[in-house]
This record gives sequence, structure tokens and C-alpha cells, in this order.
Amino acid sequence: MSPEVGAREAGARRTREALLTAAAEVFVERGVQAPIRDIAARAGVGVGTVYRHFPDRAELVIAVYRHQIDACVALADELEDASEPGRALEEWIGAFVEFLVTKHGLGVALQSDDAGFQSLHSLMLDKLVPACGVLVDAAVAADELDPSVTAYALMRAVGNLCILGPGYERDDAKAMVVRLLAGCRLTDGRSEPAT
Amino acid sequence: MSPEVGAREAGARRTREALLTAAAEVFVERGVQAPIRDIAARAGVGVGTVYRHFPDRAELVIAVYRHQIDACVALADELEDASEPGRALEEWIGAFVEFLVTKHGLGVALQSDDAGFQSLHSLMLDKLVPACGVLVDAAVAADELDPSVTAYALMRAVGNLCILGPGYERDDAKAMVVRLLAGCRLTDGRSEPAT
Amino acid sequence: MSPEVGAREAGARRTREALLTAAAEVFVERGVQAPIRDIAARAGVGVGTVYRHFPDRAELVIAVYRHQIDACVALADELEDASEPGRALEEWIGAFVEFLVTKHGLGVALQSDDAGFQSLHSLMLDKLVPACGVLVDAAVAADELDPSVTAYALMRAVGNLCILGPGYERDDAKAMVVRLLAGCRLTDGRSEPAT
Amino acid sequence: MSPEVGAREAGARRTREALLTAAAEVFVERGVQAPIRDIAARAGVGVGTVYRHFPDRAELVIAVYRHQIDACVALADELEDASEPGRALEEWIGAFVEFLVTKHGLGVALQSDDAGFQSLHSLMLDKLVPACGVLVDAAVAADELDPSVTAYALMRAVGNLCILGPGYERDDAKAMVVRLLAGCRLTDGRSEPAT
DNA sequence: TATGAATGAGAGTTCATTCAT
DNA sequence: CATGAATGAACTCTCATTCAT
Repeated sequence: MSPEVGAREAGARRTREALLTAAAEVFVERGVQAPIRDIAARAGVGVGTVYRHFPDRAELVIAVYRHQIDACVALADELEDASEPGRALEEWIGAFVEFLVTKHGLGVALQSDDAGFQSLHSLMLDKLVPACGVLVDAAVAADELDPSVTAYALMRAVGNLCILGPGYERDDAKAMVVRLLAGCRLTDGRSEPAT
Repeated sequence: MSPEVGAREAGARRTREALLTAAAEVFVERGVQAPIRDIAARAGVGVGTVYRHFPDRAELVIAVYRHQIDACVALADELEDASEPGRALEEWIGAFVEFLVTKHGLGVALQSDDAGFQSLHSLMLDKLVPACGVLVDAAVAADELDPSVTAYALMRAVGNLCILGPGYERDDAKAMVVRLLAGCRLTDGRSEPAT
Repeated sequence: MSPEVGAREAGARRTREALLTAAAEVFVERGVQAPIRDIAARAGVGVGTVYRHFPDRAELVIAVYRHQIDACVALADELEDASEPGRALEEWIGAFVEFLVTKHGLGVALQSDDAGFQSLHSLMLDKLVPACGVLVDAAVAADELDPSVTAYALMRAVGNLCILGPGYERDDAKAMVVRLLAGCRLTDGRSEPAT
Repeated sequence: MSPEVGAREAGARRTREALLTAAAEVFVERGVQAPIRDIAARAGVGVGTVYRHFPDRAELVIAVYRHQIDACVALADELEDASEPGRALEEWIGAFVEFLVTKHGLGVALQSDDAGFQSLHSLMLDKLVPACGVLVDAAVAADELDPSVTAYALMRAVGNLCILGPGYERDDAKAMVVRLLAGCRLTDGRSEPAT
């Protein structure tokens, strides 16, 4: 019986992968709020199958982005002991931004307080914020970041800056994030560099 | 005849005000996409009355925020000839932020590419962007702003930073905007202050 | 007081006329089911005024067409004693058709069993059918009409034939009515002329 | 897997049939414009089910009448080479009338220029009119029909004559159609049989 | 009498979600 | 496990009708 089960499990895994691929595409094209049915259709499965694998939309969103999230966490681990904590933070935020602007719609999802995105929010809190926090702490310790900047607020801000629209494209968002970071390097939130 | 008409018109105006108040509240609580019925109920009127006064949602949204938008435009006019263009821009952005974080939901509305918010977007383009543009230009001319910063992108960025959520409240948004502006003062978008 | 009352009555009559004119136009353009509000707007009055003058839509429809209906009745009176009853009926039906195809939408109204058009139907029954009936009887008596043809059925049939549409215009309807009448002249409903 | 799918498909087909039956009944009782909800209720299903099977009203109307339309087309094919083209046309029109008066409401639907009945109209144009046209042409060629009669106008006229109402029932409509056809056999549209 | 603001029932339509097969 | 038919709540929008002024 075990082989059959194995086969079934393999099939289920394939279905799951197909769903993740389909969802990623649909999220890019129509946003994270796209009808479940569209995702099911894109994946070539029935809607029930989507619900079986991902009981609610947030879990699907999380699953879609988990790889990138994990990659961000891994990157933070690598950068943790960098000699220039400020640069390290910049690099990490750069990767995070790349992720956000590529996966159109995640920015909106991240800021949505729509019930049902709670778990997405939790994921960010649980994984990304701590990962970012290490780098933030290091930068603060090295006197390369305003100590009043928290990892959480920084990520929200960066996430928000990555909500694109007509006339505000990827490069605009990236430039704004760079400027925000530059502003965060100053020793306080006031507009003048330390004299 | 005039008094009767006046009375009816006054009643209609009162209804209109009630709708604007109700809409503003509902927008704060549930977002600009809140059901028309909820707004009607909050105002204590029937749905038809909402449609009579505001044929589509965008007009209601615009009406709700028009006062503040006009105030922003007026403020820009005042600040136009300020001796310190950088400070003037900061002050104006500060007022804009105050407006955005007070009227929770407008941030989302402004970035929504949802059809039906076209007119809201147009309003911003037609009024706010030019108003801001004058101050931006002055600041650039005074060498107090990175010339690559455009009024439109700046407003989008600021608007995005003002999308609040649990754990990212008004003060966080304000601080981030201040940092962004500080970053924009530097002569380029790179992360190092001029050495 | 009498002059004022007279003035008021005159004003009311003028309003009534304006409504009839407006309704006739709107009926032609958008059918008898056109929104009451449109008719009020066309007449330059408030909706309440329409309801004051014509408590329900059918009464308005009736009033709009009453002149022509009366004219049809009068024409029937004239033709009553014609020497050629068959020709007389043809002529009368011709006038009726002219009326129907000119007043676009009446055909639909006449056949509508929509509640609320009962009185329109009654008007037809009370005035037009008897008027037509006299001519029908005369034609039958002169052996110029199939005796099985009733005035009511004939008028319904003619009314239906006058429901126009794209590709079936006035002239088509007129030609069909002529053919129907020709068919009614034969001594029975079968397709062959009496041999 | 096939049996399960088969069972579901069978259920869907049964639902579809129930919808067609319900729609046919509702169309008879309240016209083709009857609320979708009423049709759903009559069929004992939810509104969503109606939309699943028939995305818009026109498709439902078409589906309801498609059998009969196809039957009419088939009959025309059979009658195409009849020795007496005039009789053949009569027979075909008789069948068409039988269809129209049985499915009360189609007459109204056919003449409705309401947007959304375009496809119904197209169906008639594409299938019924050509089918009828063959018989009309044959009848004209055999000198048994007024050459100025077109298939389209004839069908419109017949369709209109089949719009029933109180006091104008099936038999009245049938008799009138017979008379109209008799009138069409004459060599012109004028009222006198050939002398 | 005239007005038109307000009402709210009713119709169309979408989509998340369930569940029998 | 997968399926997709069915459900029905929720939303938008229209318009006939009432009624205070």
C-alpha cells in the first residue's frame, strides 16, 4: 500500500506546486485578491483542490512567497556578521525590495489589515522582522543607523514604498527606498545631517 | 416660494453633510471600498439618497477629501515664496501627511488602480501634484533637494508611507516621511551623505 | 378669488399640456416604459407633478393618445355610411395604422398585459372597438368581409403588425396590414380565394 | 473515475433541464424579462446556478427555444422540394405559429430590441430566416406568392401576430396568420384579388 | 399646486465556500 | 484526494412612489 500512498503523495505535491505557480502568476496579473476560481483554472484543477491545499487565501499567499521569504531570512543570516553593518542592511533591504516589486501585489497584501491576512502578517513578524532586526541592531550598534528605527516599522515603510502604480514604477520605488534608508542613517529623524 | 425651496435645499445640504461625515467615518473604519449601504445606514438615509448626491463612489471619496485637498493647495500657495524652500517643502509635506494619516483609507484609495478611482487620481494629478511641484522646483533650485525627485513620485511615496496598520501607527508614518525627506535632500539617491 | 383660481387652473392646464407633449416625445424615443423622471425632466416639472396629473402610467399613456383615439372614432363616424363598406374599413384601418406607426411604442403598450395598462386596454375596448365594429359589421353585411373576423381581433392583429423593429419599418408594417386586410376580405380564413 | 464524473455531469444536466423547464414556464407566465431569481426559485436552485449554466439571459432564452427552432429548420428542409410551394410555405408557417403560440413570450422576445436579445435575434436571422427564405423563394418562383414579400418581414409579421393577450388567443392568432398568408398569395399588396 | 429629496423594494451579478460523488 | 456543481450572502444600481415644504 505504501507505494500507492507514495504515488498519491507525489501527485498531491505536484498539484501543490502547480497551484503555487498558478497563484504566483495570477497574483502578479490581478493582485492577491484575485478570485480563487481563476487560480484554480490557471492551475488546471478544481476549486475544491485549492481549498484542500490552502484552507484560506492567506495561506496560499504565504506559501507563494515562502521561498522568497526564506531566501531573505537566509540572506540576513549571511550578512549578519558583515564588517559594515550599514551596507549589510542596505543590501538586505535591496533584496527585499527586489522581491516586493517583482511580486506585484505583495505590497498591498502586506499592508492589508483585511482579516484573513493575519497569518501573512504573522509570518512577516515571525521570520522577516527578526531577520531584519539582527541587521538593524548591528547597524545601530555600529552607529550607522538611527536608533529610533525599528525593524518592524522599517519593513512596513519599505513594503509600502513598494506598492506600485501607473507613473510610480519599480525604479521609482527603489530610488525612494534608497532615500528612505539614507534618511535612516542620520542620527535622528530631523532633516539636517549631524552638523 | 424661496423660503420653501430654501428649506428643502437646506435639508438636502444637511443630508449631504451627514453623508460626508458618515462616509468619512466609514472610510476610516472599513476603507474606501466600504459598501454604499453601510454609509447610507450610518448617515441614516436610504441608499438611493447616496446615489442622488454622489452618482458614483469616486465622487463621494473626492467630496469627502476635497476640503483637505483644497487646504493643501492653499498652503502650497502660501509657502511658494518662502525664503527656505527646503523647509517649505517639509512643512507642506507635513501638512499632507497630517491629512493622510487622519483620513485613514485615503492612502489606499490614492494608490488603488481600481477603476472608478480614476477621478480621485485625476484630482490628485490636477491639483495636488502641481501644488507640490512648485515647492519641489523651488527646493531643487535652492539646491535643497535632489533634482531627480519628482513631485509625483514624492507624493506617491509619501502617500504609501501613510498607509497605516497595526504596529505601524501615525507617528511611525510621520517619522518615516521625515526620514524620506531627509534622504531626498541629499544631492543624490545614493546612501552616503556628501562627504 | 375667482381670477386667481382661474389663473391657477390655466397654469395647471398648461402644465398638463407640457406633460403630454413631453411624454409623447419620450414615448417615441424610449418607449412607453420610459422612466417617469425623464418625462418630468423633459416637461421641466418635478416628478410629483406628473403623479398629481396622472396617478399612474397608464393614464398618462391614455391621455397622450386620446386625441388620436378620438380622431379615429370621429373618422369611423364619418365613414359609417359609406357606399363601399370594404373600402371604408380599409381607409379607417389605414388611419389607425398611420397613428400606430407614428406613435412608436403604442403597439407595444396595446399588447402589453402588464398590469397597469388595463385602462388603456379598456379605452380601446370602449371606444375604438365599437367604432371599428360598426365598419366591420357594415363590411360583413355588404359581403365584403369574412364574417368570422371580429373588430377586436382585427384591431389586435393590426396593432401587433405595427410593432416595428430594425429591418421591419413603417412601410413593411403597412404592407403587411394591407395584405392582412386583403386576406380578411375573402369569404373564409382558408388561403384560396373563393373559386 | 468515469462513473463519478458521469454522475455529476448527469446531475448538472438534470439541473440544466430543470432550469430550461422552469424558464419556459416562467417565460409563459411572466414574459422573457422575468427576474432570474424567479426562474432559479422555480427550478429549486440558487441564482448562481442559473448564471453557471447560462451566463446571460439571452443564452437562456435561446436554449429554451433552440429545440423548436431546430425543428422548424428541419421542417423547412423537408418541405423544400414540395410540389406545391405555396402549400409548403403555409405548412411551415403553420408549424412556426404553433411554436410561437405555445411558447408564449417568444413573440415579445423576438421583437424586443432590448440589448441582450441580440443573440436571439441573430439566431433567428441565421437559422430561421434562411430556412423560411428557401420556401418563400420557391413560392415566389411558382407564382404563388407576392414577390415583394421577404422572408424576414413575413416572419416578423407572423411573430407579431402571435403575441397573444386576453381576448386574442391562439386560435385568433392562427386565423389571422392564415388571412395574412392569403393576402400574401395575391400578386400584389393591394387589397383587390386579381380581377 | 408644485417641487424634488428621500425612500426602499427589486433586479443583476459575483464569488467564497461547501459537499456529494 | 480531486472535482466542480450548487449555494446564497453581499453588493451595486435603478426607479416608482411618497410627502414635507
